[in-house]
Amino acid sequence: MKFSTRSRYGLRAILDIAINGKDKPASINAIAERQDISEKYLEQLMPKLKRAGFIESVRGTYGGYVLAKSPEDISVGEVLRVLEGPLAPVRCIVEKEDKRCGRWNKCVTKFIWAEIKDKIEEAVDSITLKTLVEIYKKKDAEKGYMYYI
Amino acid sequence: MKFSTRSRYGLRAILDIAINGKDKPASINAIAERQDISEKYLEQLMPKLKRAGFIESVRGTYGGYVLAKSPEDISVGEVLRVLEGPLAPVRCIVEKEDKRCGRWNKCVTKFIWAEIKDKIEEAVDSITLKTLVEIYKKKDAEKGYMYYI
DNA sequence: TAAAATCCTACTAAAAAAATAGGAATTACG
DNA sequence: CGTAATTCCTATTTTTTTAGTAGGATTTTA
Repeated sequence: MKFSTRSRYGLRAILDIAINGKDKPASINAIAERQDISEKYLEQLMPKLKRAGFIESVRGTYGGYVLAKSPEDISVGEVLRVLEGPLAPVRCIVEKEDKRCGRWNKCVTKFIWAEIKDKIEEAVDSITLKTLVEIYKKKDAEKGYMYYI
Repeated sequence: MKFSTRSRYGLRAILDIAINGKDKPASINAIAERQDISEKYLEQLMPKLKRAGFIESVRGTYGGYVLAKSPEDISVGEVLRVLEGPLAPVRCIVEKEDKRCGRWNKCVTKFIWAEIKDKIEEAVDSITLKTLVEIYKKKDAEKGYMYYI
């Protein structure tokens, strides 16, 4: 019941872009260095975020990534779903009828799984990148040192 | 971000014991058959539930497992924690200070992880085996067929 | 034309999860 | 007493998933 590094890295990467990619695009190289993530691994996450419409890429020298929407229009939930798949604690509650297991109709535990899913979504869908950037800036000012992500 | 089969099987097993282990102990063999779980795999989960004080074992012929507490005193959350470990979506938020990563002090994403953890716990700690058994019985009566778990 | 970047996709390594295996100890019952 | 049914213990293997690495093609700026 853990998020993979894929999700953790990906979320930090897009937050990094939200913060550092405003004037000029943020390159994989720069993000990887700031976030201490393997460059090549990060490189594989970016297309997911791009295809989902969160970021745009700029190729060539001085290229990199910028947000494709404003931070308040990107929720943490959306990002995590793209990186991790549906935020359900078990597969069956998000699968189509024909792929459910034979005990579905008679299953009691499914009610718990569904409730957990709802709660998780409550948490992640109510917070956007904007909120996180604001926390970042506030802490930054308070403490007088660069805040990472 | 999925529960392992360990957790799913284990929860179903203890529910099975709550329902079927009232008159006589429920044996691994019988639970495995009802729940369609590998007997040998299940065998490895039971000691965890036993050590945690949820069930008691009866050895020998006609042996098996019975609940060690009443169902209303066993929450789903407790059971899942025993089987799965802390219900945190990332490790760092439940680790001791000295095991945290170097960016802890400056981390923004930790606030989300903590919130997700709280929400998950809200869901699982508020429901006990008693509730699930009641759902089971209600459905059972309604529909006129044995309900599994 | 050279350097810095994204893009694409295949491969490998490591870790975790799931399942299997086999025998020791305990107990009820004929 | 002996046998069958059971828990108990722990090691091994298999499978799946995750994480990381590699290398070259394409694009763009200066």
